[in-house]
Amino acid sequence: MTQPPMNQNVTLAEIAEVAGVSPATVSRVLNGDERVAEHRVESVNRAVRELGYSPSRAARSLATGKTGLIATIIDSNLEVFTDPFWGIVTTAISRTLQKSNLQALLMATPLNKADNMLAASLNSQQVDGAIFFQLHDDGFVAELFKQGLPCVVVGTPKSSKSIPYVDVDNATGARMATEYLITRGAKNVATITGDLAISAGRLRYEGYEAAIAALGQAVDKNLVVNGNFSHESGIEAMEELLDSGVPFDAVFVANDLMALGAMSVLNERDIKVPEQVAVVGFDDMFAAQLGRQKLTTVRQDIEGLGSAAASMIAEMVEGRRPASRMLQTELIQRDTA
Amino acid sequence: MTQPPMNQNVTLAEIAEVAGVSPATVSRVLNGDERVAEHRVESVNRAVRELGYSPSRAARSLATGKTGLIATIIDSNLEVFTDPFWGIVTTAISRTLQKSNLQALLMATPLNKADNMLAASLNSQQVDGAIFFQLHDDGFVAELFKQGLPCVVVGTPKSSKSIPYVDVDNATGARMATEYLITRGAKNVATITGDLAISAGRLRYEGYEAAIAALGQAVDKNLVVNGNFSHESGIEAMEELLDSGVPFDAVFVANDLMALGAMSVLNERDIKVPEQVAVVGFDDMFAAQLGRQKLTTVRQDIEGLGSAAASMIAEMVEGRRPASRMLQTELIQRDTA
DNA sequence: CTGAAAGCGCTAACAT
DNA sequence: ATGTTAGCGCTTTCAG
Repeated sequence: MTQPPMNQNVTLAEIAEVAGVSPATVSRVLNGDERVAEHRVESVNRAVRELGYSPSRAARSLATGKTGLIATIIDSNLEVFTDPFWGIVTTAISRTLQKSNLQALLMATPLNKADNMLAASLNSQQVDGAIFFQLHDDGFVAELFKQGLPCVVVGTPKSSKSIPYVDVDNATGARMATEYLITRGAKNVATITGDLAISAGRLRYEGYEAAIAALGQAVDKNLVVNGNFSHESGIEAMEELLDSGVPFDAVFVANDLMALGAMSVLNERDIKVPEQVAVVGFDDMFAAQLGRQKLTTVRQDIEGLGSAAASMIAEMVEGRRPASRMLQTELIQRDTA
Repeated sequence: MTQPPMNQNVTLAEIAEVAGVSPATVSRVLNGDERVAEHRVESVNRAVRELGYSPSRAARSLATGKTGLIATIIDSNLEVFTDPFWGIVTTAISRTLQKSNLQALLMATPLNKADNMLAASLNSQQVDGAIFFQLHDDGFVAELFKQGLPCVVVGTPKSSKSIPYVDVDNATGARMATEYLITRGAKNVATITGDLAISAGRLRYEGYEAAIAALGQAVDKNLVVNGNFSHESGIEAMEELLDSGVPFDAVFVANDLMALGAMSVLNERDIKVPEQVAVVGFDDMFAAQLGRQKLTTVRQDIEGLGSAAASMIAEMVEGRRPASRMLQTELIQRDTA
């Protein structure tokens, strides 16, 4: 069971010599060219194995013009860091990319249109494509995309929807959650929204709205209070809701973090969950499962987000133009509704 | 404020022509060679700007033998995914690497010695160095390191301490936590350990032990119960501790996840925290700040872990051999102790 | 089906 | 201080 030598400096030419064929033939075998005589294929493969050869990425890139590298860009202004989201997505990207013989190049950098450093790195000499995380401003991406660089954005782009993107279906998830609350018997479903300036926030609110509309009702504005996705804002929103005196027996909260905050005030005021107020969150973040009462919530397929982005970019590298994708969400029933 | 054209195909040769100098001179200017006449430096720079030139990584690699790429390898068997840890570290790595003109190549893959795929990618043709996350088995890394590949491990390696590594100072952190509990007045400090087969688990226990020893006492084995870092095991351990009947007025728990579990049983049994039992955790994970009672805990500098790893590998790429580093921890006083 | 030869864009001696 | 000249290791016409 000895490892192959993994020699640092075996070249294709040496393989050719050992196998008794020309470099061109070795190259053909390596790239799976069909029309090479069986016995030569074998002797080349044997030489490759014995010498522990692995092709030089640089030389190949120089010859083909392809790098095999996909930039995975995270705008480091984002506060994703408190969330395992980013780790899961990038890991999934890396794993999926491997299937297409591509590798993920990680770039954490503040992203703005004027950033020439990044623009230079993204020059097609350097990478075959780029995956962006949901951005404040997608003008920069739009520009690169227009210049012909394969791009995919994870999340829903603000403006330029022409760039292929993947996102979870926020609207449908929110609607399902709200409808679940209703079928469970809730008469007055309140909602704590996220930041409505962010697409996830807006779409989740729209889903709530759609569920109410399906009942033939209009949304009672007293039942909706705005948060900003932070734990703190969940606390404040619930206090506001409670203090306003509007009766409600359920609440759809736009993310788990706020839901957890809301729950803590419900607990403090001795309001029974879910008996008096049922609550469902969104995200299925890890902490949702931690408390004494586990949160009922809408799970998003975070890993799916990464692998979708990766396979889309792989398609683009091959010249195809994949459609944007929406990933389904799933309602996870636990203790709070 | 127009952007430079960012032409995909400007070559060094074209720059040379436009600037009226030889390719070698352009190369010198690009690489900051001192002995080039001032006016030529200027004209080269102007041409670079005007044509929107950026050098081809592939060609440069081929010529120099350096790739400018650092593999960042995560053993995907790890369950880091529930934790923002990984995202923070990799982000920090990427950012720090940039300062040395290196880039992070992300590789999420099950890691085992027999994995030739990975070995091939890690061949020095492909990357200039590699950063590994705490591993189950570091034999594989040891092998690569011996073959001359610059390697750094994040975490404390099991066996081969000769490989440079960065870790938080688990022992000192645990000791500080325990001593804090003691100075706060605790007479009987219990501990819930992590998985002792993992260095973090072992070292945190040793820190606890050291604090007790400093008191001139021996550890009372009835006060130590083993967990495995999971939330569930924290619950079980606390139940075991309580049911055993040993008196204790404080507990140092080896990570926040278990601490949260332990707290939930304390709450259930109406034991007042911190009055009857004070608790301190370790990690300062996000959820530590969420509950009704925020957890007192030992914070580790996760970002520091990443940037240390990155700067160490950068040093190694330049031929130096940096010493392993231990990062200090910080006690965060909150509600539970 | 296979080989020879010409680059891909850059750097690094070696001259000058 | 600057230009000339070979390559780096691979792919890819083009012949045969």
